[in-house]
Amino acid sequence: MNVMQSTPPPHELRISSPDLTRERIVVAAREVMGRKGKRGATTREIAEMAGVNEATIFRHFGNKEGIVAAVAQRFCPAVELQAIATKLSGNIDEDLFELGRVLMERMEGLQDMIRWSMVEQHDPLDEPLISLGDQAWRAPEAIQHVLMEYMSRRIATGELKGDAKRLSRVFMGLVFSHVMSQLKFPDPEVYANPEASLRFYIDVFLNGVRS
Amino acid sequence: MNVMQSTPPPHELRISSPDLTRERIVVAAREVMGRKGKRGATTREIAEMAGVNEATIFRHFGNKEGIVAAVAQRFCPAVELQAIATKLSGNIDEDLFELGRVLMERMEGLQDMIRWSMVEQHDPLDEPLISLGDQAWRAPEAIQHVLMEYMSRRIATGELKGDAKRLSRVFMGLVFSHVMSQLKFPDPEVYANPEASLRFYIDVFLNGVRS
DNA sequence: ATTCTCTGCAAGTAAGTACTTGCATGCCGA
DNA sequence: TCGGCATGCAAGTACTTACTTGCAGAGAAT
Repeated sequence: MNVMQSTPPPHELRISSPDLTRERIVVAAREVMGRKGKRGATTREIAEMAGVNEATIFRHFGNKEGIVAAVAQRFCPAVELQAIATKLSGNIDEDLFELGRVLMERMEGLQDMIRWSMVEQHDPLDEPLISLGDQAWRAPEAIQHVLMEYMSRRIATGELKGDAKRLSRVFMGLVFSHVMSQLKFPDPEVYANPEASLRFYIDVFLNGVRS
Repeated sequence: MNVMQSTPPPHELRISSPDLTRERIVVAAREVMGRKGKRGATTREIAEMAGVNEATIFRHFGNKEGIVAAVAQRFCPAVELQAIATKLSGNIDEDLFELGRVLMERMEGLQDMIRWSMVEQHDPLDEPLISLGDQAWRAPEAIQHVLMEYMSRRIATGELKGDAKRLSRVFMGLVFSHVMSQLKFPDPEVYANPEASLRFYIDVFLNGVRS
């Protein structure tokens, strides 16, 4: 990591640097592993996509597991829970829309990693310290926690009924199935306007479909 | 396929027969591919699990794709739509429970194949005639179609409101996320009594959570 | 100018995996 | 009793893939 060196780089717009190479590799790895999965992604394809020699990958990360760990750390940022909380207006429909929008955005961005997390299985021998699947769920889980607390408050005020945990699970399930169905059932009527779909889910969630 | 021979087998309880070994292979392949996926499943592991020599697999199915096709055909039976239709009582809550129960059962049984269908990608070259992922969704899609027609009728009578297609999608999404969350979030409170959970989903779906 | 670091390149190793083949054996039907 | 069929077994082929290594060149820092 030359980043920590005391001497600054000569010009900021260096054509190439170890850190830049490393970054290109991680980005390429994320792309390839999103499509082929941790196992299906080959170091060769990652190298090609990064425009880098295969040996360079191993010089940077040691082995394949090293790339996986780097990808997991690089692409699973924590959510700024503060930013969400400040946007809440008090109107349930609008608050759920805001929370749902953030949740949906995150899930869309982490779509591929979440998909792979549902089939991922690490053999009991070399348990990875950082599981891609676990990392992918960090942000959605954090948001669900906020959701649960929100539901809990609204139940206390008598605006909602039921169990906060189950309610937040159902709400997250609606967003989850929306995002996950996109590949297999790409209905344009649903996915052309995701915010409208979200409003629809919220309407069903709050009011039901009985007339 | 000795099944079609004119002469009947001498005793029904044969210790071994070509058809039986074939069956054992397909069953083992389904098991292994459910865990490791189409690519991750090795012919060696399938052979071991089937208690059969690896060469026998290729004598039966030619190549790996042959096993995949056999698994896809063997484990994706069509739904008896008649059986469902006759059970409908007219009470929406009960009908949705019946439909939801069948949907949930099927999805549980096809869980692993559905999971893999969400990351499955066939390279454009050797497109398989029978895709495991497509086959896995046959039954759920059929049930969703029944659901949609049911919703459509109830909308016509004024009991439900909204668009039948979207409604059935949301309902299927509830069951879908329930089944898919089981591995990553095995909350015993939710999964110890799946029928109770289903009733909860139906309550939210029909009446909403606003008090 | 020299040294040090990063990288490309080419070759190679070891392991896994799909698939083949030839032979021996055992079981069933005729 | 005999002949065919299904299978086990062992060996082997061809390909992929993670990972290594030695060398050479290009910059950058000193």
